Amino acid sequence: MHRLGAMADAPSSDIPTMRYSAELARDIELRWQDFWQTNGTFETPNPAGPLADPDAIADRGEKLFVLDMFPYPSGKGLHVGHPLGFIGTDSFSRYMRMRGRNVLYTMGFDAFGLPAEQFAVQTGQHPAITTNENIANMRRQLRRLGLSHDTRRSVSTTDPEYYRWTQWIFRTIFEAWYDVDADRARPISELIDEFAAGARAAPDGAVWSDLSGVEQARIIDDHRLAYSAEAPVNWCPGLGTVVANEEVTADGRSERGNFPVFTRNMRQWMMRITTYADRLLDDLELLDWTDAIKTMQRNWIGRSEGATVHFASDAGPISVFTTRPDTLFGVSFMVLAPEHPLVHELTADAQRADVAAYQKAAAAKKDIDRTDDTRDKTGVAIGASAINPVTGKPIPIWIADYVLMGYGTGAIMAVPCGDQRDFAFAQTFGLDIPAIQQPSDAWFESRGLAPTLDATAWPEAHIGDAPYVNSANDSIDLNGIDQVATAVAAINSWLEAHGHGEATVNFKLRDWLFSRQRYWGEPFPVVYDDDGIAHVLPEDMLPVVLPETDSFAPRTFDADDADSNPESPLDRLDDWVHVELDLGDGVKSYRRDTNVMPQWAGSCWYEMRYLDPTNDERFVHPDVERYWMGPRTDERPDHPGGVDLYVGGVEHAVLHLLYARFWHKVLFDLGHVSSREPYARLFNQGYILANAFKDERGIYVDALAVEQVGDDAFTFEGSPVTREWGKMGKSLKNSVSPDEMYDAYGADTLRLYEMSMGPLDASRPWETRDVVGMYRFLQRLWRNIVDEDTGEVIVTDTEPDDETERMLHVTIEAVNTEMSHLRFNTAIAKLIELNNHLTKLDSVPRRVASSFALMLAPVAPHIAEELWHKLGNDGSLAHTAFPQADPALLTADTVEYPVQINGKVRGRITVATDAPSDEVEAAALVEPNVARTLDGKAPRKVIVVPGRMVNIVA
RNA sequence: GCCCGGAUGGCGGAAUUGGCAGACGCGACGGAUUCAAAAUCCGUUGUCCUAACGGACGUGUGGGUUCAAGUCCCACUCCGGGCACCA
Repeated sequence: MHRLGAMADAPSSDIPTMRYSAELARDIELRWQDFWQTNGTFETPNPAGPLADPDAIADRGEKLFVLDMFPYPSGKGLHVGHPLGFIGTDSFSRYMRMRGRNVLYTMGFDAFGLPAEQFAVQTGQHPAITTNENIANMRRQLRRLGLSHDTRRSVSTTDPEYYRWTQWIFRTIFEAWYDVDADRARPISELIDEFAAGARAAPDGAVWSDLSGVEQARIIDDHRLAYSAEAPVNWCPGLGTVVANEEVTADGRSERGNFPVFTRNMRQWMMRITTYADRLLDDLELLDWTDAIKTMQRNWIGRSEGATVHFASDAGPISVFTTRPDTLFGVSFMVLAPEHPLVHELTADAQRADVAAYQKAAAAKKDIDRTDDTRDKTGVAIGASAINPVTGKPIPIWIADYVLMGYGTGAIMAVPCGDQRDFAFAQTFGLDIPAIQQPSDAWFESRGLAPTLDATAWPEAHIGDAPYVNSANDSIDLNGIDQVATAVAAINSWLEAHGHGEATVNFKLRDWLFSRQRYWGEPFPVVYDDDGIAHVLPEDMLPVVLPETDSFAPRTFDADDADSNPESPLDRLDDWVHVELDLGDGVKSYRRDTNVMPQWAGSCWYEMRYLDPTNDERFVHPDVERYWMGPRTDERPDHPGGVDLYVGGVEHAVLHLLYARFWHKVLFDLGHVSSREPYARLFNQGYILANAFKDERGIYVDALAVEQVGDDAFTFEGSPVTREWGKMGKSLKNSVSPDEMYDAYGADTLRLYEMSMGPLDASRPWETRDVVGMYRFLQRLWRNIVDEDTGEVIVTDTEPDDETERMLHVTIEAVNTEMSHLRFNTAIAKLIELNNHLTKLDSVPRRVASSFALMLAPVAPHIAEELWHKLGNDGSLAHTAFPQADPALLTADTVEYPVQINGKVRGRITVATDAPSDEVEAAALVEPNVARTLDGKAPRKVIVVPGRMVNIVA
């Protein structure tokens, strides 16, 4: 028995009991996490509302709102790639708190969406149960990381007390219209008043008071910022729901599930985001975002300036949008999209069969085929013509699938000499290619061609500035002009003066399709009366709670069945759909809207609910919003307001970030928020990548079980596998869970490793074997301050020597600079350098150890708290002032200069820091190796850069 | 095709306004400790030449500006991301 006991103890008996091991780290970390929670260390006071604490606000410094893109609470659990951004924001929040800022930092959950619903469909368990279990699990995993969240402020988009306000915002948007003259949204009641008072003319010359209630309602509905309309939408039979443009991939499939998407006309809810196109574009200038994201948003909004031109035809005027109205004299045919509404009326009887066949073929084509610009041009003449307004001559009308119904007017004027697509089309079908610009001789020369105005001989269209020819009629003459911009201005005034068109701005951005035929989303707070008029429910009837059911699945169809129709799960709940309500004019029966909102709805405004999460009177108290998000005009006069730092992945460049800006601007226009933009500064963190391995069949194998057998050779269970890079995840079988890291090293080591791998905005490969480096750093630090056998501190109360003192202050200075700029990798390197220096000392002075603990706290908070405590301090260091360097201690008495000859270092000299340049020069010239290399020759020139280096030109 | 990024040792990455290229970490090599191993600690580590002192070369490629270039300019190659028949 004694022997067995001794043997059991043997393996650990050599290791000192108070060494910084994974077990000790775990003990320290769990203890401090409890301490923070018990003491409300990270609870942040508000200036007003339920969380108001004006005294605490007065005690703290300037506010700082730090925000992560909130996660979807997946049931699969976290891998080490997920929390990269969270560790960054936490370290920054902790640092800024120690710099005296009043930091708001918390995390909620974006919990509506497909995975929970699909899980519910498979198991019959209500998605709310699954979601809440997943949230609880994720909270536990994130807590173990030691994130300094104000947990009182956490929200979930699926909580009725949260989506009550999502519905309230929908209601607010529904009850608003865009006043183009004022260039802002206004309450719809003001529009009704203007119609009623005659201040605004009703459409089609109608007299407002003569219209019936239904007629009035329809006119009003046409102005609402949220409206339901019959419109071309993206129908995805495989998912059983419609999806937004932004959720369709370039090859015409659904982002979720990768099913084919078909364009169909259906009645759906839309948001009039297009009214904000110019402001969404212009206000990008005010944002501290990367150019990459701004460019993506600009491309998505797709503003282009040009003109609308009307061409007369037998079916009335056909309008086209063009960015090059200056080329109107070169128009030799017109092309309509196959779906253009005038095609049917214009088509000559002889062409009907061909046109119908082409239309059918185009409709059946997937978008990927239709938008492949390398494909040969196809099209059919419809046997009709239109009149070119500048020449008065008839031009043939064709249909072709390179013209898209969804952009501009769905019709183009074709200028083959000035547009490559039109040029290719004209060549394919032998159409005229009149030249209207004289390209330069150089243009012809580079194409191996003698200058000619016979454009059929050109190898391609000419695009850009060149003198105009053949471009005059009785009332306009462009000939001789050589700038496109000049010609555009001239022709635009002519078009307007003669009623043939007008200058126009066109956008690629479409209105936002806002309804989905699913279960697990926010119900619309909308009912329909017997006339089919939509009524939004009053505030006091919110929330409209998602009804209970045990049938969560929308009806899905064969993925290629374009003719199927959506059937929402809520449609089936008759008891819920049919309601008796009093909306102010007595109890009547209504039918509920059975759509739900898209997943983006809840994330359009969540940052504001963090501000005032328990307010049951408003979505956020105005004073609270102004305090945390109001414009910081002291920083710069055009500051738009919003979150001070928003960290997340680049994948939300156009979806979430565009929708949230739109909602925020509507709320701003209507006076509900003081900020024009939700996110003043956006930082895109990189991804953690990992090796993934495929076997000979192309199947991914467990990356952890792969062995390296050569420089670039790997095997799995003895068979060769090939390596590739990918995002860490289940599908590539290369996940590493944070739990494994906690068990092996502890949370502080994991945090340090993730922050030290590289800059926060760069993607970097995960290497489990590298993690040990940060573990060793913490062990060395621990050993420098704590006796590994007794656990007692071993610091001395003597003052540090000069070198240590200077190094401490240099480190303090550098760490402050690096951490303020989110450069934790270099901040950590500086701390390691200081620690390596301390390791060489006989003992560490207490003052240095204390400063070290404070500097380490943002990135490795648990061990820092423990050391701080052991060094004799009470409570948490979370609000203790971060060390500040004494400028007088940053420089030494002497400084070492490298001495270069012709740019190559030949020696080093050490001189007094304040030595004048001529003294430095003199010292440099007598340095033995320098003198030897010069070999007695006089230098031609000597450059002394004070404090840096000496270069001798020999 | 267009628009953004990027390229530095065996690996991840450092390097204010042009001013010592390779901080810091991993790995590798050598040593200490150990019966041995793991863990831990100490040292070396861009490549090449040299016994050594020292020297040559070196930041994707080719030019240029400069006393001095990873950094600035011109031309190009490759890699990553976004957009794309948008009139």
